[in-house]
Amino acid sequence: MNFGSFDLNLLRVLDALLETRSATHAGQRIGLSQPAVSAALSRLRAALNDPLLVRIGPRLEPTDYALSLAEPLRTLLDQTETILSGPQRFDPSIADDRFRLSGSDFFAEMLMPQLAEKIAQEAPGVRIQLVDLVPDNYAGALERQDVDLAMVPQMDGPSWMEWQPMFRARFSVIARRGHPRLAALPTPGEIDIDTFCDLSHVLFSPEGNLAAMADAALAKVGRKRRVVMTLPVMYGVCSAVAETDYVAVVPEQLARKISTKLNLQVLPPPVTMPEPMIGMIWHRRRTNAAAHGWIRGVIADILAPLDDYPQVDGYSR
DNA sequence: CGACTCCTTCAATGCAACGA
DNA sequence: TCGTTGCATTGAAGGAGTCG
Repeated sequence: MNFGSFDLNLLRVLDALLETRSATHAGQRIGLSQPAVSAALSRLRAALNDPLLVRIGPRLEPTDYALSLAEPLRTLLDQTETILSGPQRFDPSIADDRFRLSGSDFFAEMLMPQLAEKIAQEAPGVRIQLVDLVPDNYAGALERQDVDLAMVPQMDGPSWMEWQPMFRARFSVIARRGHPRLAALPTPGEIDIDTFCDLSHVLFSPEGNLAAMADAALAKVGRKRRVVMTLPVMYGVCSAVAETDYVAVVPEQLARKISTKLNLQVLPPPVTMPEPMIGMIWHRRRTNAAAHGWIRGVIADILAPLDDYPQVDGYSR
């Protein structure tokens, strides 16, 4: 392979082909016609001395060699895009960007009201969308550019994924005020593990799982609880608890914010719970984009105080 | 089996870069 | 300026696989 005469434009074609597995869709993606993509693939095959993509049924399937190129090629193109983007300026007062954020409805309560105020004051042309996604899809959604960033617990991800920690999530038990079982407890404002395990629980779970971190924490001390209902939204969990004798384990910051409105009591959990770090993830290709940096900064500023919530004292009955 | 989709290949043509 | 080269386009034909 003669690098000196190799057309680097072909790398864009190969990247698009590896992404779409289709000459037609690759062409649409990079602004070429399907025959042009096909011709480019022919030149790639000749230059690299490998079939690269072979037709199997209705699709083009990459060879092992082509697959081995996919990740470094994407990295190379991302870096090139960053270099060519250069230093940019972002003026929120005249910006008309749209930012798509992914996260649970925790952020609808804890972020969006303040974010809306900030946007209205400083960036009136900017639009924000909070979309919910199941956790398995975060990386895919970022890679496909379906969303600009996601707010999630710390997680492993592909090498292109950037991570910025924001706050530790602490957990509390919530129950309605006047809950008969809790009112009968000897120490007001505290729930013992026997009562905790004996009550019926509502669980936040977008995927419909019947177990979560609290169940793992209980299992460590040889106990288990009974989850009788799961809901895909945290506010729904809180509402269900407010109108029943169910209890739930939810992020303390959320519990405190809505406890007065929903007439809930907030109690420390009777078992040691993990405190996962919550942060932002995004695709590396956006790291140096001025607009993206701006929205990351705004979000981080709004959510930073969540790390300062009192840990043990101050629970309300 | 026919309709359909998608890829490959070819022909004709246009355009831009390059060198004489 | 003009011819050459390379790559793009459109349009068409044909092969291969899927689906009803």
